[in-house]
Amino acid sequence: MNSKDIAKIAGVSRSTVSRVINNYPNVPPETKEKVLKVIKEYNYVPHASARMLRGKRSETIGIVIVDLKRDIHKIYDNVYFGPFTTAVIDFANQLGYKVLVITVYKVKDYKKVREVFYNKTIDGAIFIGIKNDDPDIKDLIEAGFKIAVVDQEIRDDEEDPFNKSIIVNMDNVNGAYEATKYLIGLGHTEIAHITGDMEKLSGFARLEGYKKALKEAGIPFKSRLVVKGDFVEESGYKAAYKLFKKAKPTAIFASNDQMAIGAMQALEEMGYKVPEDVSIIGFDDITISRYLKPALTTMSASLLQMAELAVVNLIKSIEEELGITAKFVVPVKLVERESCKRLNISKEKEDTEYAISMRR
Amino acid sequence: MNSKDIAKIAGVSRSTVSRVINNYPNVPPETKEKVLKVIKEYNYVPHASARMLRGKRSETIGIVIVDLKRDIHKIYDNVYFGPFTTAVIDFANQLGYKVLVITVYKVKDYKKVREVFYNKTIDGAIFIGIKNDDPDIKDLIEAGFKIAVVDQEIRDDEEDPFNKSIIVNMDNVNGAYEATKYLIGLGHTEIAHITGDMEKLSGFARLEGYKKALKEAGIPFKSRLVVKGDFVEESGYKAAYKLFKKAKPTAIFASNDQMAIGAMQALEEMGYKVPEDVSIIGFDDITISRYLKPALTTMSASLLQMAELAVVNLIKSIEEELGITAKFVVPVKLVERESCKRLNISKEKEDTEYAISMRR
DNA sequence: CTGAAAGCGCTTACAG
DNA sequence: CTGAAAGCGCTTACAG
Repeated sequence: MNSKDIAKIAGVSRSTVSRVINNYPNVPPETKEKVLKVIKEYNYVPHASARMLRGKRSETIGIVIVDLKRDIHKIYDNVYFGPFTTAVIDFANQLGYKVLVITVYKVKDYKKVREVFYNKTIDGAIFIGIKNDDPDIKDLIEAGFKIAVVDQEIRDDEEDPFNKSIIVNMDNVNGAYEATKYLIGLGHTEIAHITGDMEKLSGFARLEGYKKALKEAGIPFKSRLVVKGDFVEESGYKAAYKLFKKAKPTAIFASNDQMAIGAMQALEEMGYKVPEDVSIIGFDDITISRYLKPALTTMSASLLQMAELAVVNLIKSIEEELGITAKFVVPVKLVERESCKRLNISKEKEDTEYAISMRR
Repeated sequence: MNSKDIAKIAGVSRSTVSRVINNYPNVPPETKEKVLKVIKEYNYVPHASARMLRGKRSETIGIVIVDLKRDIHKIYDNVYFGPFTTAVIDFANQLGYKVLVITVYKVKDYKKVREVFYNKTIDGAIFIGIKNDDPDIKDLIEAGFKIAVVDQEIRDDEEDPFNKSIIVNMDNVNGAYEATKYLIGLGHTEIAHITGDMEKLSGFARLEGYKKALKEAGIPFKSRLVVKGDFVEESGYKAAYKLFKKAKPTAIFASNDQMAIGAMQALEEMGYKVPEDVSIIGFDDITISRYLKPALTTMSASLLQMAELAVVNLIKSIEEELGITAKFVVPVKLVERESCKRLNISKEKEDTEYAISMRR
C-alpha cells in the first residue's frame, strides 16, 4: 500500500492524496472525504522515510543519558534519570514528537549520538548527566544541531557554544546554601559536606552554596569536613567512613540523596544514630527518600518542570528554525522530614527541641 | 554533504561510495581507503531515510509502555517500567539497534504505535504493562509485525495470534506458590492476599499460586481474606484497611511490592507492627524494598534477564525474517528480609524464633 | 572492479 | 481545483 495505490483506488492522482494527507486547503470537501475513506479502509500510513527524504522533519527528539565512568547497566536502577526520561517522553508525545533514548557510557558512545544527528534520525536532543563543558556536546552545538542541556554552567561569554543551546538547571547554589543554612539554624556548626562529581555543575555549584552559607554565618570553612563523592550511593558510604576518621561533625550535607543514603548506612554501622547523633540532609528528593527510616530531609526541585522546559523549548527551536538560547534555573525547596534535628546543648532539652525539627 | 559530493571529491562514482559504506567485498583496499578518508574528513553519514527507502531496516525497535486506567505522568516514578526500559535500551544498543519509547495511557494512544509500525519507523516492538489478550496488540501481531510481549498468558491454542509473538513472563504461579508456602512454613494459616490487576496475567496467575499453596497445605481458601488491588501503592493501602475490617490475618501476601508498601503504611496507621503482629511478603523486589524498615521480604525475578530475552529474540526474529515464536518463563526466587516472622505460639518463644526469620 | 541508470515513496513547484 | 513530472539521497541489478 502506497500513495499510488490509494490514488488509483480513490480515482485521483498522487498529488491529491498528498494534499489530503498534509491537510492542504485547496482540496474540495468531497474529494478529501473520498480519499480519507480509502486511506482509512486500507489502514494506509505514509512511509516516514519517503516524507523525510522530501524534507519533512522526523518529529523525533533524542534524550541522551550520559553516565560516564561507570559500567554498563548501571543506570538500570538510576533513580534520577528514569523519572526525568519518562517526563521528557510524555511532554514530547503531547507535542506530537517521538523520543529516541540513547545511552552514553563511554566517550566513544558519542559516536551513536553524532550518527543520529547527521543521518537526520532526530531533529534535536536533550542531554542529561553531562559533565560541565563537555567537548563532544560542544562540537554538536557548533555544528548547528538543536540541543538542550541539563546541568550546565551558564557562562557570561557570549561566544561560548553552550550559549547557543537551551540550558535547564536546578538552582544548585541556592539549594545548597539553603540546606546548609537550615543545619546552621538547627544549631550545628560542625557541618560536613559530601561533594558530588566535581566535573558537573551540580557538583561544584552545591559546594559553592555550602561555603557561602558557612561564610555568611561566620563559621570557618574546614577542609577536613569536606570529602569527595561522585553522586552514587557507594561513594556516600565511603565518604562517611573517611569523614569520621578525621572529624566529628554533628551534621552532614550530602550533595545528593543517593550519597546521603550511603552515608546513613555507614553511620548506622559505625554506631551513630540519625538524627540523634548526626543530622543529615540530601539533595534531589528521590522517591526512596520518603520511605527511609528516618525519612530523609532533602532539597527538592521539580524534575517535571525541568523536563517540560527542556522539551517545549527544544521543540520550539526546532520548529521555528531559529537558534533559541533560553536559559532556565528551576527553584529548589526544602523538604523537611526526619533526618535532621536541633543540636542538643543539654540532654534535658532534647525532647522538646526534637519535636520542633520533626514537623514536616 | 551527500554521497554524490563524497564521490566527486574521492574521484569515484556514487556506486563505489555506497559499496564502501556497506562494506561490500568487491572494492580494492586502495579505493576503499581513499573513500573512507573523504568520508571521515567531511564527517559524512548517509541519510538514514534514503537508505530505508531503498529497503534497509530502520534498526530501531520500539518499547511500548502501557499504563491504562491511570492519569498521565503516572509512570513518571514507576519503579518497574523504568529499570526494564533502561535494560531494553542497553541490550538493543549493544546489538546496534536504536530504541524508540512509546507510552500508551489510553486505548486510543495505540494509534501512535500503529503509526510507527506502518510508516516503517520501527522494525519491531516490545510491549510491557499490557493486559492479557489485548485486542489492539493482537491486531498488530496478525498484521505480521514483529512483536515481543511481557506478561502474557501462554495459550495452548496453536492458532492464537499471541503464539506468533515472543512471550516473556515471570514464573508467576510458582513465585506466588513459594511466597505463600513460605508464610505457611512460618506457621501462618490466616494468610491474606492482596491481588494485582486481574486483567493482567501477573494478577490472576499470582492468585492462582496463592490458592495452590493453601490447597496443598490443607488450609481452606477464605474469600474474605482476598482483597482486590491493582498493583499501585494506594490500592495496597486501601486493601489493607478493607481487609482488617472484616478479618484478622496474621500474614499478607501482596501481589507486588508497591502494594505491600501501601499495606505496611496502613498497618502502621492501624497500630499493627510488622512483622511482630503481621507478616508481609511482596513480589518483584523493587529497589525501594530493601530500604524499608523493616526491609521487605519479597519474590524476585531478573528484570535484566527478561529484557535480554525480549530484545535478543525480537532482533533475531527481525533479522532472520521468520516468525520466531519463543516463549520464556523466568524463574522467581525468595528474597528473605525482615518483614516476615514465625507466628508466635507463646510470647516466651518469640525471641529465638524471631532470630530464625531474621537471617537474610 | 566500476559506473550509469532505475527506482524506493513521497512532496511540491509548475502548468493548466 | 488537479495532474504530470522532477527530485530528495540512497542502493543495486545490469552492463562492461
